[in-house]
Amino acid sequence: MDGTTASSTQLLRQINSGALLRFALQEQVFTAGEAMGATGLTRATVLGVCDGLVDAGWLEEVTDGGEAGRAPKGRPARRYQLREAAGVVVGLDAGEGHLTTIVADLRGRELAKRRQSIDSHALGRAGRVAGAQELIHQALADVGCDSGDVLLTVVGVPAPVDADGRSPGAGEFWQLMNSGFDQHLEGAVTIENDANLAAIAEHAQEPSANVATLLSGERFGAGLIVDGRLLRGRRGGAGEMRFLDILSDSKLEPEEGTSDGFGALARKWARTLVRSYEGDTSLRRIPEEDINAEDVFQAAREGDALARDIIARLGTRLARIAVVLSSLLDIERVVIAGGISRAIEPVLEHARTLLPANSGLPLPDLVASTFGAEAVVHGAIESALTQFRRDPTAFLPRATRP
Amino acid sequence: MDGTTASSTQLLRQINSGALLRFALQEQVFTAGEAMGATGLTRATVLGVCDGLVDAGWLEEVTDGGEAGRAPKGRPARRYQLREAAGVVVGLDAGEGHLTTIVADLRGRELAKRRQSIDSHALGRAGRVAGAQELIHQALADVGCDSGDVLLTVVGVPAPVDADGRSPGAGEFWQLMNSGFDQHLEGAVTIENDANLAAIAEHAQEPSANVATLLSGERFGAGLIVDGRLLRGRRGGAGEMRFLDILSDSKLEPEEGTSDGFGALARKWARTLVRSYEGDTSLRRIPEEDINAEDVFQAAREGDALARDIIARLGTRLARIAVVLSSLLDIERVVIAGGISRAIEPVLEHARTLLPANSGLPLPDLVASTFGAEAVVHGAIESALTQFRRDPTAFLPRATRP
DNA sequence: GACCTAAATATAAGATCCAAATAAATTCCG
DNA sequence: CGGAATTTATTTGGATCTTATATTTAGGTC
Repeated sequence: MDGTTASSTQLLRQINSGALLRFALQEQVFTAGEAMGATGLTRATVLGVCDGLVDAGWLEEVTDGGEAGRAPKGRPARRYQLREAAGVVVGLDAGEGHLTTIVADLRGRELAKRRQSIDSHALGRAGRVAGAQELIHQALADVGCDSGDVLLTVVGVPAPVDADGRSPGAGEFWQLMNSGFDQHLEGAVTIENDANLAAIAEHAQEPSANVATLLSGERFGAGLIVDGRLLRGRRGGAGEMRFLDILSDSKLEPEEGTSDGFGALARKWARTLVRSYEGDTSLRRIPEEDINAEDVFQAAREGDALARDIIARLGTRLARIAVVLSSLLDIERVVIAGGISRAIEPVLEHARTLLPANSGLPLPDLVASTFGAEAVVHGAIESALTQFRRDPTAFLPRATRP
Repeated sequence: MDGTTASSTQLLRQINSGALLRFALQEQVFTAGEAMGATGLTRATVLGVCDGLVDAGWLEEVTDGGEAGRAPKGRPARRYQLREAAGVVVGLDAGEGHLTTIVADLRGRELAKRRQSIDSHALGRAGRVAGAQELIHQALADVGCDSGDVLLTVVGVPAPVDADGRSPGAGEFWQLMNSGFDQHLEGAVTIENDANLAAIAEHAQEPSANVATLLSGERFGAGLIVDGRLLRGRRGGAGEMRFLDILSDSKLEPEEGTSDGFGALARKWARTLVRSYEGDTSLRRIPEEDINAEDVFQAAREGDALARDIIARLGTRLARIAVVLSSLLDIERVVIAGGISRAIEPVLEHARTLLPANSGLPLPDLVASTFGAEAVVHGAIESALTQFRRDPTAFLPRATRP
């Protein structure tokens, strides 16, 4: 009656239900015969399990005559499909300056997307949460859903996040970013570091057991996947890149700005160097305080020497990161993600020339993400789907009959 | 009849058997009532499963009257215990210059230990394997066992090892060290990197979800445990420390000797510096070619300035490693293992003074292993036990009746 | 020896799965 | 149109395993 404590005799049924549901997530519409092949169960058992899943609201039987491509002989098979109304998952990229949300069905198909700029420092924690609620509500409304349809929400924040979804107490910025979404969003809520979500997105798009994803626009964070698993660390600090400047300067004290991303670095370096640079540079035509990263990349494309020098510096920095990751963690692939990934290719090219070619140690591939600015939110969806697939029966579908 | 393909109906029994067996591994002798509490099953079920495990040879019923501390009322409970003769596990540290093996029972109690020096380069791969076979046979004979009693053997080698037990093809040294033990030892055989095994040993002794273990005598390797899991990397290369010299010299080409451990470094530096050093040093009393690491540590204890300087250099190196590991992987604890761990304390002390105290980032503890030179072989045993506990029913016990 | 207690057994019932037999639905073909 | 042929659904019986309940058993205590 209480359903929470699965007695040992029901365990088997639960295992089989989960397996069948996972199979259903991969198929559009399937027959008992196909499920038999996938699960190794008998036809009678499969049909029994399907019955249960239909009752529970996970599956629905397909009755319309669309039998395209069916075997022309014999009794027609009963066909099932995942019930669309069973629920949706929500991904949210809760960045410092914007919110992006995607609503997806349980197969991962994007149903709605909304994006909005915010001023986190003006809004505060509560304001960020309220903004997220509002944006998600809008996106749900776009597809005719409401909060009750959300099985699972995954939120990415630009702060280290431990396994319980909390950020280390030290930094006020981190507490602001990790705004307590889990208290105010519907369904099960998971908070995760944004770079980690970007890594999950890249990993899903091109599986590789050992890949690092550098989320590198304004701030710098890495999502590390080793042996196919995301690294977290006790306080969620895995993937911090502070060590770079610490080590290279041969001292152990961290210095200012070590968590700057490529975008921020390009801007800062340009503003500084444009003054001391002796040659001619098109960057001087821009007021110093208005120079931004895109200007630098643009100038480099046009052959500007100073801009190219900055690109080369970024490339050197990336090469050193790649060497450390490949050496210490046997990383095979380094992905640059975030909005800057669309322009990053020149940096990658320079970095590739710096990697030691014949040192015996395998070199990581350096590639740009194809997600652009949406890597985090896509990773959030992917993470939600992974959680759901791991144990579908832990969630309850939106009921068939009210 | 074939037993290999567990039909779905038998799955439940297998799950329960595994759970009960895991429980039995923790208890000396237990009653059905105790097992009921641990597994959540009914008495009848527990007794049924125990019956099966006795038949299979995993358990035996205890009949002697030793009822110390039993409840004085009611019908005496039947008592069971793990059958000692069910089998043993073997750990082997197959180092470059020595072999160490431990035979342990399924609870992890050490039954026999043997150690032997070898000349790997003279013996070759086949010779190493033969030596290991011989040594293990001796250790088994010490406790009245033979090869057939071995359920599982774990071998640690000083080379990167991938998930399939193979080392990258490049290095001839690695191929020599990873000598093909899995082909010639009894029972299931797992090959693992030695530093990884040392990490497993440290992790078992003092559980901490994020700990790095530096196996640092002659060669330098790290076993990394993050989020409670050992990192491997595709080619088993996780934990390589080459990046250190690469980064600090602000160039990307690796240089000679970067894989030297603290012992080797102390020796090399001492032999080099004793010539150029201007002050007085007791190390000059030793012929230059005979200076070894112990001499340096000894001289430092006696206050020798040059030796202390070398200790300080080692400490600096360690501090830099610690900062990188703590920053990049959120490592909480760094353990120095291997024979050198007994003398390493002064290096740790110096390293601790170098760690930035107020940088906001949590500092890792620096500690010396208490296993001395036996960390690897203890880790091998621990790894074997972990594998066994994960799925005991995957192994077959030594039969009750022949 | 009567009585108490906790555990072991015995018994019945429920859940689950499988294998085989049976029934149904559809196409093919004469 | 009606009967194979075919494929699937359903039913049935049996086996395994777990649970729940009742009964027996083995010790102790008074």
